[in-house]
Amino acid sequence: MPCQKRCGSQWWHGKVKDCGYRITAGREAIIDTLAATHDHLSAEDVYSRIHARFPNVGLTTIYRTLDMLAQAGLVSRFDFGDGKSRYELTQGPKGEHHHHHLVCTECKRVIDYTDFIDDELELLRRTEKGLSQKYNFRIDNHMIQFYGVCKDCLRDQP
Amino acid sequence: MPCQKRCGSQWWHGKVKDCGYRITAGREAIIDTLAATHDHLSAEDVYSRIHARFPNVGLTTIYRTLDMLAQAGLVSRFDFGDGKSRYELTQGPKGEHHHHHLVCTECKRVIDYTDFIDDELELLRRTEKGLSQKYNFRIDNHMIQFYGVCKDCLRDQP
DNA sequence: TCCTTAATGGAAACAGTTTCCAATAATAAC
DNA sequence: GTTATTATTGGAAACTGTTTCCATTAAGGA
Ligand SMILES: [Mn+2]
Ligand SMILES: [Mn+2]
Ligand SMILES: [Zn+2]
Ligand SMILES: [Zn+2]
Repeated sequence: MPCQKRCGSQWWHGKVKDCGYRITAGREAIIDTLAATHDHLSAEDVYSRIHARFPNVGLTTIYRTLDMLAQAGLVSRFDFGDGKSRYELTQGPKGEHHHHHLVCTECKRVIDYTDFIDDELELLRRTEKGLSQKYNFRIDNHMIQFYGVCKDCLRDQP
Repeated sequence: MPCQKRCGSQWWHGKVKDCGYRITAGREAIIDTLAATHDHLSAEDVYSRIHARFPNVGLTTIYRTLDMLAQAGLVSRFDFGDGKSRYELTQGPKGEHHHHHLVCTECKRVIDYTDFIDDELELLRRTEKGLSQKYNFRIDNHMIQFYGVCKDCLRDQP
């Protein structure tokens, strides 16, 4: 399918082109889908949300593209313990705030939180500096997740 | 196989029994294997390390047991991005220190670190308290990982 | 020792992801 | 605009880590 409709979401074109990648209708659709939600979508999730409007974007392309976007840093990949990779935009079109996750080990629900994020980031910065010096390790990224039982699951089981 | 040889590692028997589980030769072998290393073993890794001495412990049992031990909190499961779950003892026989991880996204090597761990744990405690109150979420556990490029991979590629 | 029932191994099924390749479309060169 | 180059593509099939199934075995309490 020719790339006719560029739904106006061009904020990410630069980054993708800089990495030597081309702009295609499929990539457009995938990024739009991720930008339209705060959910943590699996590849299948993305596929089914796109498929109605773009029946000719295959699941393989979704996997390839998510991989490539993660490589480029535009998308973050997570494992919340339900057997599939889950993805979200690293940074939305409006530069939303970086956040961490609260994962319910019962129902697998995930809560984004930004509370205490300033303290956390401040500590992380210090830690990163120390670690990268001590281990000669270039740190690009970090992940913090808390695991436990969510409000609803707590109620359901004493 | 009858459970004849209890290589002296009984420190974990209590916890397993308390959860209503039985002590078996397979479980013995699996915990011994995890206790004998600081590596982050996959199920296959455990299997191949055990198989020479216990040819009659099947891979299925390894999966089941690791799962059960993770449930019981004796073992921690990690995803370092190489497509398989990796396991380590949450706490060794001598009560070793809790630690976090530095993951190389190039070669997938993992470094355990305990530097700054006190500051980290102190912040985590505060954060956990705040989060559990705000979201009515019982927090059991946390995970911190830093991602980047290790010393060796940095040298290999400008 | 016997009995109940959890635990087991191996084969087969499963599910998420990757590979393969011929066809197509995005960009660069003109 | 046209053409040439080369990345990207969809779909089928392969792959791989993990789970399920079920008949057999053995742990632990009586
Ligand atoms: Mn999130
Ligand atoms: Mn470790
Ligand atoms: Zn829950
Ligand atoms: Zn490395």
